[in-house]
Amino acid sequence: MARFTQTETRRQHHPQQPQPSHSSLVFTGPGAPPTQQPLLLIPHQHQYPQITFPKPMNGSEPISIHPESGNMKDQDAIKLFIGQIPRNLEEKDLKPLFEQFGKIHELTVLKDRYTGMHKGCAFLTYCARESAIKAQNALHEQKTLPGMTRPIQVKPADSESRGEDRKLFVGMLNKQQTEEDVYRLFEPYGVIEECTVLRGPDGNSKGCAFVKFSTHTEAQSAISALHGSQTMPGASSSLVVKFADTDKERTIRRMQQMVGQFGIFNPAIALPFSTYSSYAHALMQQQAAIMAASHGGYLTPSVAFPATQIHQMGALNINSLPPTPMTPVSGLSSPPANITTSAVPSIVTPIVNGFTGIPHQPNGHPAVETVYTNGLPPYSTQSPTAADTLQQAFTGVQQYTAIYPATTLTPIGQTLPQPAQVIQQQQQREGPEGCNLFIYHLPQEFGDNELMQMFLPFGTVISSKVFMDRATNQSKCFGFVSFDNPASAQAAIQAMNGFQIGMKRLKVQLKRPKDASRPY
DNA sequence: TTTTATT
Repeated sequence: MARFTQTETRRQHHPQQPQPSHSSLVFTGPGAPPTQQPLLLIPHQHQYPQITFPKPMNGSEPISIHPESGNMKDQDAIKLFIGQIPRNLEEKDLKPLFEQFGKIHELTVLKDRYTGMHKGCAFLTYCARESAIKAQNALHEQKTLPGMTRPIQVKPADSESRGEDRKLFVGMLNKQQTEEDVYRLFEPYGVIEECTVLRGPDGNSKGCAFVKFSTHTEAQSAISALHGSQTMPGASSSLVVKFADTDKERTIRRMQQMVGQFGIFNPAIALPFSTYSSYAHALMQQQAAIMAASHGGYLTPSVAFPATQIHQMGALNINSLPPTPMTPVSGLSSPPANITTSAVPSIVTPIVNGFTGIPHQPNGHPAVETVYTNGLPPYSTQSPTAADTLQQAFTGVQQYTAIYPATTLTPIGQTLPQPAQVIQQQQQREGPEGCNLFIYHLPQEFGDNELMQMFLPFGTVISSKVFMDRATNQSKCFGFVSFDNPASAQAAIQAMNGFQIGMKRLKVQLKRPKDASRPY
């Protein structure tokens, strides 16, 4: 059994900053960390639990030979995840740091697949399993690389463990409770590999923690025994013990938070289209509902949709988007256009493109079309879901808002130069019966393109048309959208009919067939 | 009351 002591340390490397105090568990055991201190590293006083490496289930792992070194790795080699890497360090810079623990089989810095942006983390596989263990013991949470505020992470990559859910979120803790307190609470139910109390920048507990057990079963037994079992002094309700959010759930949670803030921090989106954020919110809720359905109802009932609607929302799958081969744009030399085309898939585009004046592609197509080809992760082995798309979209929006602060965004009404005539010339095409929608109560500002973007998330839009008053050249606030299949049209009706924009609610219904409207 | 990232 692990032994631990409580320590208090203060960070040394930002003398001018507020000095957060930090408490952490110190585990001691047979695998005591070596005391090497490479030059590159800032000594760090944290000590965290040593993690037990899972042994491979069998010896069937393929032997791989690295092209550069030509050296073999152990069959039981461990792929390590390296975190908290400064973004200016590349493989060659990191190599010396890790080489001291053994021969490296492969080292890969992770980059964003659209922008090439350094993600601040890497994968590392040593030829020898033992090297990985040594590196983790020596480095994990032990040192902080220059410019980083948190210590380096060196631990088995997620891919190394059988992906079982064994990490718990613990909520409604008392803010005074430390890692040790939490550890003591959960210890009876199994082997704890990680125990972290979440803290704000000032080092104060957020009243919640993560606890990772070595198996799913242990984690489940802790839930059964502890969830709701007691109320911590000062906490507003009883202890919460549940499996931690998956990445996708986290992404959706963050998007919802961000959308909630959009109207506040982004004047371009705040007025008069603040409802666009609720549009985005509606889309996210659909995603949440789809996920709730596919994950056995993990999310709160408040975002759940009736089963029939969930079925129809399946049309949100990116597979239903039209294939439009275009050359991907890469690099950051002209960020708004590039980020739009390369990193912001269709679902979020209504927010970004509709309100920030991002230029359309010079070919007259809205920039969003590029997404159809780029939105598919090349490594994906299964059909990407709309949630995947959302995740990508969110990344894009984050990057966009990071690079272009809200104050620099083009306000609504000020349009950037764009080949408007070319866009207008989209020919009006009807889809098959049951695929054509009539939309009424559109915002005055909506043109064909905005209309199309609003309905793209539901499928392939083969045409969109807002009717204009010939005399004034103003929108008549109604239009038509045609999909290539009835399911998309139905999904759009379900999601968008009655959708509130400003003081109005959209009316979305099937267009009456021509012969029905003009009987004779 | 859900972290700092996982090809």
